[in-house]
Amino acid sequence: MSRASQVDVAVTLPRNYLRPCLLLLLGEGTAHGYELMDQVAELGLSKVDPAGLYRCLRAMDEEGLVESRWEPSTVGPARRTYGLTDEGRDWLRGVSESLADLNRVLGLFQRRYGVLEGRDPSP
Amino acid sequence: MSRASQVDVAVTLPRNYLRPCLLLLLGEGTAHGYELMDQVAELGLSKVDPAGLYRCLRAMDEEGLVESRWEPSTVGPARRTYGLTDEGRDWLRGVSESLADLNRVLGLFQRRYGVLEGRDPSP
DNA sequence: CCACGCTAGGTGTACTGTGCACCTACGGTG
DNA sequence: CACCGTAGGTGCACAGTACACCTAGCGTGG
Repeated sequence: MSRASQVDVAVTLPRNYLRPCLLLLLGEGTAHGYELMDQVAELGLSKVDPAGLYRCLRAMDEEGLVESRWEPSTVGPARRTYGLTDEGRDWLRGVSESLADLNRVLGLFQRRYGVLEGRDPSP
Repeated sequence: MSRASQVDVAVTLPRNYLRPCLLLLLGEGTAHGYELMDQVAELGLSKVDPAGLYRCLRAMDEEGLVESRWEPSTVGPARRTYGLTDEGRDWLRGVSESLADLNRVLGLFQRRYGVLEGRDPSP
């Protein structure tokens, strides 16, 4: 890195985006943490660190959005299997709406930037 | 608030989203901070607090993404007028692409949630 | 037997962005 | 004069995140 003043400020995913992702995956079927780590990658969250994932699951467990039980494994250490609760399903529905809003806002940004760049969005 | 365990974790706008918004507005024309405060509301950022806005402008100024000059005012206190630099324009182009990625990711989430809820996304 | 690697689930901590409260200063108006 | 609106700013505390690190079970190769 030769230029120290290089701008490396990144615009990242929404805050707490991991939560809806996990809830969506758990809505599709129960799973344990280590498994979810791979699956969230398909939802845009490349490289989630395990720390955040497990902490998020724990928090949602305490809040009642998910429920968990230990399942002993014959091929390795025991695992915690998570499932979605009704409350979690409700929360997911709500957050899905606000994500849709965010999607619209970003679309607006794109269109407006397109106008600025001289590209006509509706030919 | 009767229920203390109420889940109030919100999924908000992307981190640093204020930056591209300000750069977009400055791309459309020079402005000063107080003016931008109203304009960002049109881009989905309802209630930005002045603190973050001015700090963001200052940071971008120091990074060379925007340039500023004091302009004395006859009707009130002096104001700092900001304009977009070439570097800022480059950064805006880059960040616009990553926001487009984010938009796609959110679209994917929506479709997948739609499938989960039993709604067919492509009739 | 021991070292190593993979699975699985964590803790501790520092960084960073954001939100809230608060402050200065200028000009106009009652 | 006191007060309001404009304009720009500081200080601080909180929350989410990123990074490093740890424990433990089981299987495999030397």
